[in-house]
Amino acid sequence: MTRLDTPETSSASRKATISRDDLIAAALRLLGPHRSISTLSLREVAREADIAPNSFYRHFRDMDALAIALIELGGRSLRTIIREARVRVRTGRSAIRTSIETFMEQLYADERLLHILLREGIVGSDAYKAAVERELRAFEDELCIDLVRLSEAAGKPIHAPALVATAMTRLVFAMGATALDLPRERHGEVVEQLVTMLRMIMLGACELATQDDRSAVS
Amino acid sequence: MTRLDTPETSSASRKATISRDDLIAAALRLLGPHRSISTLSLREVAREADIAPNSFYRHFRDMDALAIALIELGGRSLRTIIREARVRVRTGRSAIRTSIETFMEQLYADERLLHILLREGIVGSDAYKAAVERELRAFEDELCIDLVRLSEAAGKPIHAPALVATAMTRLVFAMGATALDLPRERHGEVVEQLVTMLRMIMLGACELATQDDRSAVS
DNA sequence: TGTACATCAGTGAACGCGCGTTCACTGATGTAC
DNA sequence: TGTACATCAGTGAACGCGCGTTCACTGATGTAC
Repeated sequence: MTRLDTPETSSASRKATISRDDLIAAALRLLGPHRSISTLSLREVAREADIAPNSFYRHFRDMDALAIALIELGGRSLRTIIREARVRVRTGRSAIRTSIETFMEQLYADERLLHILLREGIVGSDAYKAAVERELRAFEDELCIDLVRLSEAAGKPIHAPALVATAMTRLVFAMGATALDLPRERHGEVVEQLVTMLRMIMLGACELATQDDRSAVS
Repeated sequence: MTRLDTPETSSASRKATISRDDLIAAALRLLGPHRSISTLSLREVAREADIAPNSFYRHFRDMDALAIALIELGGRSLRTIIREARVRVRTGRSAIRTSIETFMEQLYADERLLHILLREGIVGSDAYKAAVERELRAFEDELCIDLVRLSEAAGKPIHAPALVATAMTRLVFAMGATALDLPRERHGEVVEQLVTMLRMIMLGACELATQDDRSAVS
């Protein structure tokens, strides 16, 4: 991801060759909190990566190909969250709070990969949207599995766990998107708000499950 | 909003003069489900409105001015929802289901004004985002008032109603955004999902309130 | 080890395009007298 | 009613710019003999 970390074999007379990853890194540097991929120009990325515009084509067929690569990186970042959260939960802390904290950390991590999912899922082309939707669904599936496991462990059944997973994911993403525009010292507030929100959803889902039970028995 | 509905006084020898509203209508026609305002070009809007590019400046200082006007229209559309929902709820139907149905109707209404809020809140410039955030907060405030009124009427206290209003609003918007890409016959599913999600939040909020009570008493 | 050669990531120049913005203009409309 | 005039929404032409894409090229690297 960083440039110049390979010694370029030996002779430095010629310009160091550039890799796909260098182009991706350049694009990430340009994608601030407000810009969507579709507003990046090929020439701009090439300029940032310090190559001639036409050299871009040596690595990607066009900007769309770069965009898909970026979105997939975003998905990988998402999967990191749930893995991290699983590890941390095993230490005995609250699952909800831990997951949200991990999410916010990733959201503000240097690479800003989650921003990409946030934006392109709403504003991207059909292909981008589909790619983002794929990543989100994969995340929701994992989360759903954890929810079921958790509720079984606690002995409390849960109503429509897949729906709960979707609601939680989408809500966290939506709140995360607005949190991005807040100063850093207010992240704590957002975390607290999200924790409460997800607790409500969780409680409500359990409550609905007991109502299911009652009507099934009667 | 429609063109040519004013008879243009009398002589038709000269091209009919065009109004701010005509430009807004032209922009709305161009803003399909995928395009954000910032990808509209001034020349494109002018072309759609059938005027010379430079004539645009007679009506708006620049494209940003047009964008702000569009976002405000979106806000007006939002306020319509809550007003409509209030009227319908008075007829005795479920508040949650009614509100969501109204929202979805507005989402798919011809002018597509809600799309604009959905997109520009995430991908717009700082000014656009701030404008959207303003409209959303206004909506949440109204919703919060309704929630409190409702819970008092039912005799069930509710925990952190402002937070509940925010969670509901953001979740509905997020789910609405993805629903936009679904075929029309699947709207029903999304409505059902949203109804269940909001019921969970509502139930959870009541449950938290009783927990508050208990700890306050003890 | 030395030589000939294929490969391929890099390059500079050029193309046609749509863009935002400016300029000086035109001519219908409404108003003052 | 008729005339002179100010207003102002419209216009065509032109500008310089950054864009994506193409072309024929260069020259370092690795390979075959």
